[in-house]
Amino acid sequence: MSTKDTLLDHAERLMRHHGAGGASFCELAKAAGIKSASVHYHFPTKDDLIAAAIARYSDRILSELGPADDPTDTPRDRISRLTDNYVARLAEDGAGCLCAVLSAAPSALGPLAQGALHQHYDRHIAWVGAAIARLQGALGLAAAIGRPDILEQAEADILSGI
Amino acid sequence: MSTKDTLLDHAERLMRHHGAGGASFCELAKAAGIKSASVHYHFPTKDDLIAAAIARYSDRILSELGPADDPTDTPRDRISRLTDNYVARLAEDGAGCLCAVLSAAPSALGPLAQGALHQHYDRHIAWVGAAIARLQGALGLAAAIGRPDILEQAEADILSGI
DNA sequence: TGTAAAATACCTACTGGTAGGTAGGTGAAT
DNA sequence: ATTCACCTACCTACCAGTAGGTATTTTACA
Repeated sequence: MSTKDTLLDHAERLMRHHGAGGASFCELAKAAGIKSASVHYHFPTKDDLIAAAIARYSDRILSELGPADDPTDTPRDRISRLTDNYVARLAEDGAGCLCAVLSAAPSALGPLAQGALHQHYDRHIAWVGAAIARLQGALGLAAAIGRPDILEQAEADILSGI
Repeated sequence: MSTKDTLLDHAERLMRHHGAGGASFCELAKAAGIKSASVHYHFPTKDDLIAAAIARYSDRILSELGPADDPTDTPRDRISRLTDNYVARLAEDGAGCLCAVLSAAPSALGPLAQGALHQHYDRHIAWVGAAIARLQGALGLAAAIGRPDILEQAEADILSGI
């Protein structure tokens, strides 16, 4: 795996747990085994770094969710995949969705990161429509208070309404 | 109004817009017209400050929502009050709920702030039960992408299910 | 009631740490 | 010869927090 991807991996994990400020160039460098100045070779500014992390995350999530217009699955299937995705992440390391964390205080981000975030939500909303609003929130709450069961309850609520 | 309350007002506003890191002692002092060292007189550490902001916010919200067991209102009334509260704040200055912002990355907070946050959610959940999960999330999303209409749609969805 | 102690609410000046970012250099691969 | 991927060394800015001082107000007591 390339150094760039390693850096993004660590940035994503750190940011999901500690917010945008958690992924400092220094911390990132330590985690990747290089010097902090070298991180700037791959990502000139912090805005570049965060925007790249968001873009990669967004692409991966959308890819994991599969095509939104596959006629062989139902809306129910799609929302199940979305929820399973969140639940798995939350159960794995106790932190929520990268974009949910970063969007808590969008104005703390640079223009590139804000753009990447906006683009992600545009794509995501197109994917599952209004249901995302509820799931996204359930995730935030469940992560905050350490209760994944709330998230699963939200899924059940939503599925029962479809 | 006391200096302490002024400081909390500014801390709350700054944190709602820029996250926990947005309310620096320096920025707070400037806003309140005192020196940064004097802020430490009112709040010894940052953890104290954030915890106090959360506690005051939580008390105010709960107070604005009124008693949860008032027999003269319906669950529908209560949830309307909750949503109106959020919508008003979002429409006013484009930022969401303080606790929603801070709970995006709870591990970035100190022990006092985490405790205050947990306590707030315990109280809040007791108030409206599972519905909070959906509303809380709708707020975060709506704030992130600047679409208050999503929040109002979520309210309509929830009300139609009661 | 006068006075002394003490608490209140600030101040100046400072520290150590960490942050993002830059300048310029090095060795290896293309 | 140039590009790549890193390095050392450094800079400025900002951050939370501390030490110790000062003027004002409040309280306690003789």
